[in-house]
Amino acid sequence: MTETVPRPTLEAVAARAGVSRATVSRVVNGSDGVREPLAERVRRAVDELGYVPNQAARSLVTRRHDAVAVIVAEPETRVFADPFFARQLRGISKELTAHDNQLVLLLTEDRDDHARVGRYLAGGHVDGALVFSLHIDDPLPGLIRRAGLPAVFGGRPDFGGGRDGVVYVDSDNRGGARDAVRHLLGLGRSRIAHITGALDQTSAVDRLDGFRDVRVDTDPRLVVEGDFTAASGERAMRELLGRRPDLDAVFAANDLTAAGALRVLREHGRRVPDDVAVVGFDDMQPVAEQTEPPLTTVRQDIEGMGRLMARLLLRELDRPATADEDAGVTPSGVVLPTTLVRRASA
Amino acid sequence: MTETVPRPTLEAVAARAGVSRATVSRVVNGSDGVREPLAERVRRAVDELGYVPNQAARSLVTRRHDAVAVIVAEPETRVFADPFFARQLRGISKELTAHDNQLVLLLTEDRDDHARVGRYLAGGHVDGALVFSLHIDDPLPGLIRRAGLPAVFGGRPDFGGGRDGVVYVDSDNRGGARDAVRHLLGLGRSRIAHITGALDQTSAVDRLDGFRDVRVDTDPRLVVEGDFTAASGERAMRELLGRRPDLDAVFAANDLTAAGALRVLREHGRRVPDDVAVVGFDDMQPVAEQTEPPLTTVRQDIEGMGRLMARLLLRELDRPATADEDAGVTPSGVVLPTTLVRRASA
DNA sequence: ACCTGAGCCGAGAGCGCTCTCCCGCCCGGC
DNA sequence: GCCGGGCGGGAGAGCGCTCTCGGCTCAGGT
Repeated sequence: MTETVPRPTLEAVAARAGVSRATVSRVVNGSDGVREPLAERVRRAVDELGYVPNQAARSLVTRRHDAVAVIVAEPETRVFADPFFARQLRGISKELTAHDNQLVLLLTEDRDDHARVGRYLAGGHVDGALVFSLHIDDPLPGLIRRAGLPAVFGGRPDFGGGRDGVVYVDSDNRGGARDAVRHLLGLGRSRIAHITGALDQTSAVDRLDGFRDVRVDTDPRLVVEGDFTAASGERAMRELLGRRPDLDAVFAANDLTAAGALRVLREHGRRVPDDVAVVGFDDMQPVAEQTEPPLTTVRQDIEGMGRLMARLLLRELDRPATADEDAGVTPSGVVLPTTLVRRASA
Repeated sequence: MTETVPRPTLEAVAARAGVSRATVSRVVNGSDGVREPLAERVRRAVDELGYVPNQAARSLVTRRHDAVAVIVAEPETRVFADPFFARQLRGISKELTAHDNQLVLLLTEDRDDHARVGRYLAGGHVDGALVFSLHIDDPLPGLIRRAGLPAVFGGRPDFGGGRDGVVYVDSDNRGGARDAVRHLLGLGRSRIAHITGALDQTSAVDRLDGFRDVRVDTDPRLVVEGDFTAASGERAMRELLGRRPDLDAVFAANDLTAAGALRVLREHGRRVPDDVAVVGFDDMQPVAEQTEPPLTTVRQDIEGMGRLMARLLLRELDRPATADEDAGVTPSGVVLPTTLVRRASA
């Protein structure tokens, strides 16, 4: 049924074109130094035989794989509940395939998986790694470093991003948060609450910091910790209404949380945005537009982040191995801008 | 900086253990026929040197890669708007890693990508393929067949699933749809409308068929074509309200469509479920629970589908190549059951 | 004691490619 | 007409592994 026909080898192409293997190799790899008529003959032979180089054989000698690992370390279902991940993947995929690199996906759930991932990375199957959703004290960066692989992180790692040549791409969470809160201020709101995300992730911390930047002397009762889920949004909103029934605005750490808050506000008969204005974060498609009312939120360029991560990694890979003194040419942290998207909720 | 230390080879381990390469290979690959004391010595040497086999070298001779491609052919953003995809991936990933296989992700957007994918598959980097979101007349199955790779499809292909040894895994879309409509009937509704999905996908066709199974003589005006998006749900709902203002129930082809319909119903002052009952399909997490009111819907085991696809493929790969006469042992189509999830909307 | 056979283990050939030599040819200069 | 330089192309040595094959050892049967 699926009987594999023996694929033609370099040897076969060489024989057909009446040249040596070396010459075919030169032509296939686009190196110069083969005179046109000969090259043409080789190209014809390649076509006729349908020759495709054997990547394993090539890797064996070049020590390149033209493949990078994408590691998503997410025990919770959160990442999977939002399309974030898929969007970023798409960005990465585009960039990688544009440069003829493959994407090897490594999903990890628990600590056991780390050993496996470590072994895989050390096994030299990929040239580099793209890493997401690091949590505090994650062993992953250590594993990667030990495997001697270049890596780019999605989101600022909690350990010195920027130091040690740790390269990362992040959204301007802090700036975006500031914009959101300033927008609420501009609407004349003064009793602005914040529901945070899971504070073991830098994105949540940064958003909180942004909030505080603008509301330096805020009543601590106006800040409640959440964990990026809708359920936490509901819980936090109830808490807030109990503490400060007079609040007139809420900045939620993400759209899901905002959706939860919205529901509780409706339950309590608060009109949005008239009584309470609500701003989310992420501009997560199926949620932000479907809420009642549609959510004003901070958009980040997810796909762009993915692309950029891939691009930075590829650049690193293309750098001649000798170029140690260049370290530092690669920017260690890149922060992408965010934009406020105005809808009905604020 | 990321200076790769030369990794130890089989040779090195052999030298350290004072045996031949062959013996080390036997131990590493768990083949029997090495006496215990020797095997132990080899294992120690492996540990001490931190030896990890070079996959490229191994593939070169075994012609196995222990890697499968996951191909997602989705030009539209739809797939990315829902977490479907991520869930399925997770299922696949779990199953693959449990069997030490890697997951190579191939995302395709347009026809150009097909050539690339074809080349990749033909390049013999992977042992098999898992394919999603086929549309009508998709060239992908042909490419895969030509590459001589075993494949499992996610969702029933429009060409003879079941014939030609085409293996697929699907949800029981038709049965699920029947359950949904029967549930509405059980609620005493009699003027039940259906908003279809994109009818170039078998899932949408099957759901429509399920609807018709139960509502054989339905007024054709009660069926409106949609495309699985929320926008199409809104449009279709308006259309339906115009055609049959007396309708008392809606079965939408998926949750997003249902969410759109819900919004329009609210706009028109119809109470859900009192005036109009609504049922969706998918039980897509962030949407189904967040709608107002929360959506009654048909749940499918997405992650299970992924796992099963992977399992079927792996089984196919493990089959000795000779076993042609076995063809047929592998079930050609597996249909997973769905369950109705009752929430507030119906 | 000899033969047989059943393991164990090592030697060595290759998997398909790249890349470094090195050879030979062609051309220009004197 | 001869020599030297330069460049196009071929020969061949690996890359690190697997796997066949054959030799060697040792037990058991005669």
